[in-house]
Amino acid sequence: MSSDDALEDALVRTSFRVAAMLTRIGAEHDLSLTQLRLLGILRDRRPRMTELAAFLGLDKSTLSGLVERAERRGLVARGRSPEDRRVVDVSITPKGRELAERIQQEIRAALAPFTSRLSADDRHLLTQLLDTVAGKTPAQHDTAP
Amino acid sequence: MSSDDALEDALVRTSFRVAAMLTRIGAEHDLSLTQLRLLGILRDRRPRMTELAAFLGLDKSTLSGLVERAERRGLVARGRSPEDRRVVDVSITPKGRELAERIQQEIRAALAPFTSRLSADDRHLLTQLLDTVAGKTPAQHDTAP
DNA sequence: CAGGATGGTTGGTACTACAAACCATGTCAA
DNA sequence: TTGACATGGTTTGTAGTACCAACCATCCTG
Repeated sequence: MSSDDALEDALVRTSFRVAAMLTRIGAEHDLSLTQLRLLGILRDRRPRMTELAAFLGLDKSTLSGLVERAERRGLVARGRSPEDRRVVDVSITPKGRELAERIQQEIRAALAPFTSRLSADDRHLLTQLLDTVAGKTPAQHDTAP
Repeated sequence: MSSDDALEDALVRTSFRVAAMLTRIGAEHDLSLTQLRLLGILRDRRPRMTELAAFLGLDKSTLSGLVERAERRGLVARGRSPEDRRVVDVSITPKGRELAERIQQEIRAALAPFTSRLSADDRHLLTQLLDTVAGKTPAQHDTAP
């Protein structure tokens, strides 16, 4: 009720829109949304399977298959830790990194037509607001009255 | 590159976040994200299978199964048009509508902790900005097309 | 060392999604 | 009017996603 829900609805609509875009771009490279995220995460991390599952919010058993398929395509590599021989850490290969970077560019390019509807100031503002909502910005040094 | 990409990245991050939330809430009612959307669409429409497929961006063959499972749970109903007997139109049942509305409330409630990090003014502003990006609002200060 | 905890994989099930093949119905043109 | 084509959905087959429960292997503690 009330216009308070408008923001929630706008967030949901936006999310579906962006997700559809990501799904399409992923599909053009034979990647599911999850595999897209997998590569994105591995771009600046080298986690073990369990950490990866936590990042993605998936069961560890799901990860086995996910990583297995990505590995088969030469996008990621599995390595066993010498310290703890139970641990499997996952890293991105050069080929995987290249693909991830290309896709990131495509995503930005695909979103640009939409974001460019805003002025530079508004783009900056929107970024800040989204970061605040996400809790990225601790508290937003806002113009609080 | 540069900080211009920050907005694209923020949109993507936000989308994943919201999608994760929707997936969780759906799972609590044994609904996939797609089924959630299905119910959402049917809340104010009564489309035929092909239209539904277009709305969801899915192949029509996917819809058969999707609707079939939802129908088996009593959430939607299929009806054949008397004019064109090839056409199958899909409608939401009272039970389905009730569930859809409950879930919508849950979604709003789940997002509230995040959106409430903003002031009322900022919430309003963010809504406007998102609507503009989505092309819902023609331009910041709308007028004739 | 025994027992338990931790890290991953395997096996089983259900769902999602697509493409191709397939009926049934509708439409149009000769 | 009828044959050819178009349209609307379903079926079938395959691959991937995702979960749970059961399972090995390795580590850690008492």
